[in-house]
Amino acid sequence: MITIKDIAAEAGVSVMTVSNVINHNHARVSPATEQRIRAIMEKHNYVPNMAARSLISKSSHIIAVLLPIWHASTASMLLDPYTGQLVGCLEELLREKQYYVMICSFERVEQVLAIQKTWQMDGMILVMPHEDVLTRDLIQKSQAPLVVFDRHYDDLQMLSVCLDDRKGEYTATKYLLEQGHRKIGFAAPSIYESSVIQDRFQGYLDALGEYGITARKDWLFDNVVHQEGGETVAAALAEMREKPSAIVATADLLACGIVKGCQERGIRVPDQMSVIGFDDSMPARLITPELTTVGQDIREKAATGVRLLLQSIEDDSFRDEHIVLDVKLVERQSVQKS
Amino acid sequence: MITIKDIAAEAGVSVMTVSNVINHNHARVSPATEQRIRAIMEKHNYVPNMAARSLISKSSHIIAVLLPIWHASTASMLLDPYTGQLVGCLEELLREKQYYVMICSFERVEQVLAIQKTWQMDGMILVMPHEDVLTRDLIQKSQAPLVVFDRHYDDLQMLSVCLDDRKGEYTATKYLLEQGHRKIGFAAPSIYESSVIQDRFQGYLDALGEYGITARKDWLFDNVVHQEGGETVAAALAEMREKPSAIVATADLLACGIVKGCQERGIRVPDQMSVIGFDDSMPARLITPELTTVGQDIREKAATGVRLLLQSIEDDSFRDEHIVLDVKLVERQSVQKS
DNA sequence: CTGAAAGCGCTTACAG
DNA sequence: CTGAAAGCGCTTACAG
Repeated sequence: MITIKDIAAEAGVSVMTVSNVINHNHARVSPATEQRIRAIMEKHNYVPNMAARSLISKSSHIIAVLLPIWHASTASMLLDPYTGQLVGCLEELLREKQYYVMICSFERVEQVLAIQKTWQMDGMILVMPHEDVLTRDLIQKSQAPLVVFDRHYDDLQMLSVCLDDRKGEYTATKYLLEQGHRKIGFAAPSIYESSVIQDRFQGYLDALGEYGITARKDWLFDNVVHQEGGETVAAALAEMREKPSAIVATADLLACGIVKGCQERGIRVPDQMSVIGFDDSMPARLITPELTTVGQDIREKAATGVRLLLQSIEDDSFRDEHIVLDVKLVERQSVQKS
Repeated sequence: MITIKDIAAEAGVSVMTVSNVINHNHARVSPATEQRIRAIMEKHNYVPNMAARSLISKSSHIIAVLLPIWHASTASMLLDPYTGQLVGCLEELLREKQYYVMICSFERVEQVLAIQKTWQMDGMILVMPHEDVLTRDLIQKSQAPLVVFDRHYDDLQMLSVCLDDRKGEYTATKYLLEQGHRKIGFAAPSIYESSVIQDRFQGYLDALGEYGITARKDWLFDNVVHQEGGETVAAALAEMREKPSAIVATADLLACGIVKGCQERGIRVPDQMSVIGFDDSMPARLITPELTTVGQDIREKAATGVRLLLQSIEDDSFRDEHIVLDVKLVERQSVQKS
């Protein structure tokens, strides 16, 4: 392997001068020598050894994208189209800024701390955070700048990028109300454990409240995830004597499961059952009828997260910022006037 | 930061002894001292500095997952559910083996060579390879073990994990023939550029040949990708005076686009048009009717790739192996007896 | 079983 | 504008 020493020898300068060229210390080397050295580096396809650089600088230019492992073995990316897209955007944006991205699935906080330390990572990004205790613990113990997506704790100093979940679900529910629906159910994974879901639930209640409607317990579907969860909801709906005319679901895949499950049981969507999703991810456009859903701009979300992270890496005092991104209703065909 | 030196000092041994504990050189250190040193390391949450280690060992334990950037700016992961799932599995399997995974989207071969060298990566995995010239170039120039998914060149020494594409599409087409279909079309992105697609096309022709049928040019849909491509196909079908009764599509998303496009134009699936996909990815189960498709086992595929890569890292002479994984038809509801 | 020393490829003060 | 030297945290022969 060719080193800075070889380049220096060939150029007839000291290694320090080569180092200054690599690090763009233009003030410390004459344009002529810089030219000469660059030419030699290109000729040999020289690239600096990152291990050596980070050993000294105590910074590796590596950013970790942290993926919590939910329950069983499957990495979260497997299940959620949203995650894949977000991670893809993050990688693109970070690479542009000369950072390297490692993806790290993990189960325990200690694993994250160890990996951050062992690589002297410059920063970390937590995607799809789960379980409160674990996430709070990670935020408090992290030794490097950390950006958290889709979760915020007011009592903690942290960097977060969230959606206006309450407004989003308020808008969705209000839209149903405006279409004449009065019997509106709600489907979500763990209503009472995740703050994101709680916010969305609150938005749902807000809208109902405006119309003087109280949520009905038997139209609240808790602990339902993914397409299978949606099909469970549909099965339950099919059994009900008095059904809601519409369901607000907190994720597209969940909503799609409800749509499919209803169709299989002879409940027509949207004629007999309207459904609204959340995210505007690929499944929303795949299903028939196409899903009316609350849309988020994933690219903007990724860019915001990267901006916070880089600013925090540059400025030690920048450790507390909470960005809330707007969402907007995407009208398609899964809602009917009632 | 706490170093090997601090641990050695506290344990009253040399740094070398600590190093031997870290590297599990049990022969070189007495059980008693090992115990004592481990306890001290745990007390301080000591983790070795990977930069220092890889500087000496010339190996970082980093594996690159290479994602070619297709055409425009969007990372491929964004578009394809298959990619996200494969990458998720790879990360899981590699982490179990104590490797770190960096994801690297790239446009030019030089970028890959530079990043491999700069990090002294132990190996690389190429997912979703595109354009022949670029992929061949990368295979020939790579300085580290490289596993390629879904592409093989007989004249090159390379490690690859592919599917039995020809048999897969043969099986799909034969299934249609057995259901009584005789007018069978074929839809794919670039039939004549990708070897994978060529193999699938050949399998399609094989099955037709068995029944003495010649493929009809106007039922071959080339250059169609993703859901939009499928909708284009459906639009073309709607215009045809003599339509095929079934379409073999080389990807689920493409097949789903055809199904949706047909439905929107009043062509009923499967009554009037049968459709078969490829991959058995999430979209296959999302659409109504659920897609009959050629299924692959992504987890097995990932595990095979990881096995080849690790073996190649261990053994310098292991640089040429071509694994072909079996595929099987997954019967659902998008095909009708004709 | 344990240690002292050299060195991996680079950067950082410190001099000139 | 340029250089000689020390050192980042670790491992690897080489001795004992």
